[in-house]
Amino acid sequence: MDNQDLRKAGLKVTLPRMKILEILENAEENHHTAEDVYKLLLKAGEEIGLATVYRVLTQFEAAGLVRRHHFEGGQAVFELAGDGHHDHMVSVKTGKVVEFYDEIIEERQRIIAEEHGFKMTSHTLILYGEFEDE
Amino acid sequence: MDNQDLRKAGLKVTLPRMKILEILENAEENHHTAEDVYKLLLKAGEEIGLATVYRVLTQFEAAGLVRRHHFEGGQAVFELAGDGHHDHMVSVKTGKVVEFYDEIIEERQRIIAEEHGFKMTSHTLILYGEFEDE
DNA sequence: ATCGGATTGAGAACGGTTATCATATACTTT
DNA sequence: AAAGTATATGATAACCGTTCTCAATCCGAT
Repeated sequence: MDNQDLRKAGLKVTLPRMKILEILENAEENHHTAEDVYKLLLKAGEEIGLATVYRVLTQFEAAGLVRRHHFEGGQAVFELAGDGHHDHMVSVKTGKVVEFYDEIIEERQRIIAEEHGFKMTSHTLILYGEFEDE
Repeated sequence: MDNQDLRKAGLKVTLPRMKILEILENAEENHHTAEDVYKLLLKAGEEIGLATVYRVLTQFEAAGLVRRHHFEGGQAVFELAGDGHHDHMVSVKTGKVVEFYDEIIEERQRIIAEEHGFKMTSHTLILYGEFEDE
């Protein structure tokens, strides 16, 4: 993920955009709120405004570099868009997020949509609960 | 669904609470935003404040009478809690909502959760797209 | 290096929801 | 049936996450 990806997306290569990409790539966690990213930038010594963080994340999403999810709790979370869709398991206790993918579920969704004359364009499956080791 | 249900839930039987229950039971659609409910109340000649609508819906949710869902679009939607869980198919074009239930998906979710040492307490599956006849 | 359009930062504005608080209402006790 | 007491209500302010506004700044083609 580098400057070329930004250019391909029709985005100028600016310092905020590069730094935000960097944060997303190097962070311990995969899922971040906009505020998280903002704070990580501050911690890294970058004075980038929260509005810019929101703007850039939205642009990245439009460019397919990032995905946005709405877990419970009000704040949207963002993750780098690797290739391929996946679903999420979220701890209501710690906020920990684990990704998973199940072809059987995906298949059933397609069948159910079809049965209802529904052209599915996206879907979101989130399991809430807690991990046994936390 | 009557006054006894309210009393059982530890809620006084008040006019706003009765009217809101009535609206939810008799409306054409199953899924309503708080604002929807508020407007339906006005249309029915009831002068009930929006704050009260939010409060009552939240109390109903806590009492298990109502379920709250977060579809895309920012506003929460509420539905009477019939017995049994179900998932949703939402038209991104018209907002139309169709409910479905698939035991295979439910089963897979349980298995996946278990494989990850995850105690699942709830889950939400939403398909977005559009119905072919709209 | 210069120019012009895109981007940024600060803060105001926004939309949905919740909190505040004085008044009104249900239920209990007489 | 009336009074007492705690709870519920309504209007509006506050809140929180996010988006908008706009002057100042930056990117990159020339």
